[in-house]
Amino acid sequence: MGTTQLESVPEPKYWHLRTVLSEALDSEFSVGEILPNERELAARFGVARATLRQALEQLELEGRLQRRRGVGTTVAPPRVGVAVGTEQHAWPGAAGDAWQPLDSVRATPPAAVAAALETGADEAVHTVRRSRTSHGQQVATELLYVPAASVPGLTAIDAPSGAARARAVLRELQHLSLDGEDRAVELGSARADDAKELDRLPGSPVLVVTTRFFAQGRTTALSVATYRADTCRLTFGDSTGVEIHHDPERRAS
Amino acid sequence: MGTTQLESVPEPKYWHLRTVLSEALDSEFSVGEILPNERELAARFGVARATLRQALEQLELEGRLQRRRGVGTTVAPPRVGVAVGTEQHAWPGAAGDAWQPLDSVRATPPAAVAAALETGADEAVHTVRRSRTSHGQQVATELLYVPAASVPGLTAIDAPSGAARARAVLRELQHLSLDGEDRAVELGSARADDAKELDRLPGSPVLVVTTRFFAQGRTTALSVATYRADTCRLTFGDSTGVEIHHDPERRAS
DNA sequence: GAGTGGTCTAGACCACTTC
DNA sequence: AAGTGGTCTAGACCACTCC
Repeated sequence: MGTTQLESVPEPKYWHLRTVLSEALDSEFSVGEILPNERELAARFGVARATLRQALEQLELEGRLQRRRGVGTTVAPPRVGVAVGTEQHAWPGAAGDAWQPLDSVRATPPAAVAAALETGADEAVHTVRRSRTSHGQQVATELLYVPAASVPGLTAIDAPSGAARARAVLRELQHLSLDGEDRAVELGSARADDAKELDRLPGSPVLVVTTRFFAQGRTTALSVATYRADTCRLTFGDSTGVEIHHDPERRAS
Repeated sequence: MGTTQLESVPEPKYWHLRTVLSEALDSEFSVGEILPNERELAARFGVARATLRQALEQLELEGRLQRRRGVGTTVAPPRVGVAVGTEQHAWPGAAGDAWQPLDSVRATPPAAVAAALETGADEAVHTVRRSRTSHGQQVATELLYVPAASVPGLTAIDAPSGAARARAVLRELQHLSLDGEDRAVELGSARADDAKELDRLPGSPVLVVTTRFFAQGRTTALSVATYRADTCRLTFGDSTGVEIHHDPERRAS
């Protein structure tokens, strides 16, 4: 009666470890504090380092820990609420949005993007790179695809390259009247370049937000934004205040 | 020239493997097809099984593969678009929503939930469990927390337990006029019970959608929904049609 | 019982940061 | 140079599904 779980369903060691560590983080550590190194922790719990690492990986995925090669493992601060789509129906680059234009090129987009934009498979589109910072840390990168047909006023002479060109594309977009937009969120893994920019390893989990912008009866622009999944909580709607920590194995009973 | 990457920045084996396998999936396999088993694949690529598994884990995270113990590894269908918050401003349980009520109890919620609901730490609230199915597969579980004060019309005698009680709580909610709602999406890992219901292993990645419902000037209900991250793409807005496959290492150039 | 993916071990070496 | 996390190996055994 006293035991909630009989021997019959032994939970994996790494899962149990995760729970023990999670509780220790709650009670014995404070944000920013450095944990003992992996070899030490493994020895202390009497498990192989790989098993310990499996537990740490879980906790990192949940945003509880931050690990940096050459440095150590620290207790992560609570996730940052990042507003996505508060300003309903505004073009990217509208006054006061959270993004910083980096550069822009004309290039052939991936096939899936071309399909969504209903452009020809080999048709070049303006590709604007932007980045987003929150609380002094870079939290997201974005690729914004804009078919040439969407910004007819843009001439190559306006701004040959770099951030100026990116701003020029965004500026042209504002001239159109936005009919609506459409968002999807899914889990992905960071490409090598995104990972580098977000200060993560390639393959680390990211939240991919795909937004379609509609005007003139078609998809006028398409944004693919990549958010760090470990540090970000994406918020939709008016407030950014929800602070529900999703703690596995803890529930009302 | 033929080599894109010089020796100077050797990418990890598992990452390279992931890329190779990903391309093989595109060209040589079709949805539902079974891959060779892990020992065989590892031998074929000349790596340890653990390394191969790291690559497979990536691909599973990206929704490209599906692995089932005792069965094998199969090529996953494209992610399902799951609408989250199309019907702006509707109570959970409103006519035609996608959720199936399972049961309901009165219980003390986790501290974080109590804080969001602004109830006392030890105050019991109605806790409704619901599940969501899409394309014949269970894609999400939900815990809906409703303070007793939000449903004053509900009496214990109405429906003692089970799905009937869950429906009774939802029915009472509809009587209030909903002022607004508020959403957040973050990455989490499945609790043991959620994992079981979603047919996943504990700790597998999930998208946690937290929704606050406002009425009468306060948070009247709070929903914590847990979606399978491997199979779901959460959609916001009018259409569910976006089909952008986020393919790491592939980009316009 | 055979075959699959899941867990775990005890090592080795590498890449990176810091001093 | 020392210390950290990241990668990789070659095995073992377990839990599960299916026949």
